[in-house]
Amino acid sequence: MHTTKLELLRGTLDVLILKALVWGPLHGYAITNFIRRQSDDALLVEEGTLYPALWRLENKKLLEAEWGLSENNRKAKFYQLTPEGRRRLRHEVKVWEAYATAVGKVLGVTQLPMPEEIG
Amino acid sequence: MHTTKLELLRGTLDVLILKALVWGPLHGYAITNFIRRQSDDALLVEEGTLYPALWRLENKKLLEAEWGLSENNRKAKFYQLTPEGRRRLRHEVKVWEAYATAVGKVLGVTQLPMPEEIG
DNA sequence: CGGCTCCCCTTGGAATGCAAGGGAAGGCAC
DNA sequence: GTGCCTTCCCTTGCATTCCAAGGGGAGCCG
Repeated sequence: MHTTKLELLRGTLDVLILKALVWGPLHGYAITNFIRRQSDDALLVEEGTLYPALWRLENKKLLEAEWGLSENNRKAKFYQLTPEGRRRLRHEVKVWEAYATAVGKVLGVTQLPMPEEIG
Repeated sequence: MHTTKLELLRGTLDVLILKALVWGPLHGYAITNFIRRQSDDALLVEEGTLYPALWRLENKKLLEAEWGLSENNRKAKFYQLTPEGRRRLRHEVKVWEAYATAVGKVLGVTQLPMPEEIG
């Protein structure tokens, strides 16, 4: 099953970014890679989309950023969740599930939560 | 399980409208009701959202409209799928499934297609 | 008649994704 | 060194599309 690239639906990027950071701080480039790999190359976050979104999330106090050095010895800005960001992530995941369920009902598709989530 | 109203994610309305018309022509008001009922009140399409969307879809030749009389004896504009609209519906349903799957992979949620779709 | 429901529409503003640009700096091949 | 690829950050302008908030007409019922 190979993957055509999909346009992002407006309103879903934030939760993807927040999720990318649930395991620890990442820099922007790594966030993109996380989302791409985790979705089996279906979702590609453009840089012109990512950085404004990161700024928005930082501005809303859902993320905090600090400069550091990447694994490749480059200057990079590392983002991490604030406690508020972590709460928001949990909330937004539920909203996504509800939305996907609702659309699924209309379209005739169902989705089930995973048996158990780690972490 | 009670239902909070959800904001529409931009980009998902068209497929919902197309799906509403798969069984036959409906007027705008009935399309809203279909989506609301079918989603168990989770999705409410505002009129200021619906009518421009209908116009867009008609303009793209995915829908055709004609005036008639509603079941309540009111003047109403009935929309129906064109053959192209029907093709597009099938395509957009697949895109939605792919998108929901991809987001699900990132967020840690899976969704399964229904055992068999009627029609 | 008054009020409710049904049914259509428009305008303005807000949000957010994409395309297309620019730039700096590390590492490697030559 | 030079050149090139990759990694990493950012901005601007545009297009799309949703919502809020309005307006209006017409059938039906008390």
